[in-house]
Amino acid sequence: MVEMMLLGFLMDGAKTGYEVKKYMEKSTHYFFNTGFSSIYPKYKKLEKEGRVRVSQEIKNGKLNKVYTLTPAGEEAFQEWLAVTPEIGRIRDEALLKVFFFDHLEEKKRTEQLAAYTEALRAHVNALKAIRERLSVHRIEPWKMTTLEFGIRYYEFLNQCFSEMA
Amino acid sequence: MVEMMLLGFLMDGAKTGYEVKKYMEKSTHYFFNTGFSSIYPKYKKLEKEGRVRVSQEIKNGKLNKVYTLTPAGEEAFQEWLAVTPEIGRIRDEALLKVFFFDHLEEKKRTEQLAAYTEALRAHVNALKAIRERLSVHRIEPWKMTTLEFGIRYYEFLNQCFSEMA
DNA sequence: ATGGTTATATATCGTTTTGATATATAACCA
DNA sequence: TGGTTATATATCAAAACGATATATAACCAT
Repeated sequence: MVEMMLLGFLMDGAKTGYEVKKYMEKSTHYFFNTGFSSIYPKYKKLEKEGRVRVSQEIKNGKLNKVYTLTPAGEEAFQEWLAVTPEIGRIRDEALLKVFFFDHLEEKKRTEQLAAYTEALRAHVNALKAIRERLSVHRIEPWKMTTLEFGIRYYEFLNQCFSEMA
Repeated sequence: MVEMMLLGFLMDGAKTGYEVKKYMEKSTHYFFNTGFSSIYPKYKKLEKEGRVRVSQEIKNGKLNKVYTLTPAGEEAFQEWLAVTPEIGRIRDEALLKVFFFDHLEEKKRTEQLAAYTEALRAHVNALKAIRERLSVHRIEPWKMTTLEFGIRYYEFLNQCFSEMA
């Protein structure tokens, strides 16, 4: 899945691994993220499979590796994109702790829920700040949709965990 | 984190690896799950660390490995449980596809969203059926809370993705 | 101008997690 | 008696993640 994401990031032009990471950091990082330890080996693998072309180019003042999508790569990406996704597992540590809350004394439970919901509130505000910054630039509509979703999502978590207290 | 879950499952009594898996399957599987490939090696590791005691006992008619929580193991679990969790990443493939939806033709987008929300609807119904079954037995309150959360969560997803169409 | 910090860039290592698969016995049913 | 399902343990390879090393360029302050 990380592979498909890495192909997708090349859809609007060739990039260095570092640029991909930077782009990820300010767009998908709150719902999907990957480190350099995946990026470079994955692009190497994708090159071997003919889905990406690597060229040494002078970009940003230095001679760097620039990754370009090949027609085969674009096809693979489009194919993945068109398939209806499976329903994913929630996989949230906070919820796992709630599952075991019968083993935690009430005072600590209340404290933890208070601290957690407060962190969620701050997180929502951070995402809203990003939205304000982006609303100035014209951003691709569906990319904005994921940001809106992120805000609603963490607001939803905040509400649910608040109600548990 | 899987480790702490495996300790937690022993809090209400000793179990075989298989029993832990079965328990997980009908309680946490929709928000947290692990395979045998994690369970057995992890318990082996936890035994080496003195957090779990392994004994060969006749359970369910056969001589099986039964895992028991040691005082050190319970302490480690309690310590983990008391720490306020970090906010987790959403990490949802469906949302990643939405992020790239500008590259997918409208017809396919609409079809995909329809198919996905329909799957979510079915998923919610499955969870509601589990809730009905469980409401007969008296289940620990916080375990029920996670199930209620699951239902609300997938209903929320359904609503969000429906509105995208 | 030289020293320190930040940004750019690539790479590797070890650990964790996941998915698939192999194996064997006991229990149940036809 | 044979076939299927449930119980049970184990291993392997692949995927993903976290931490960390390294080096140059750019920027800023003294």
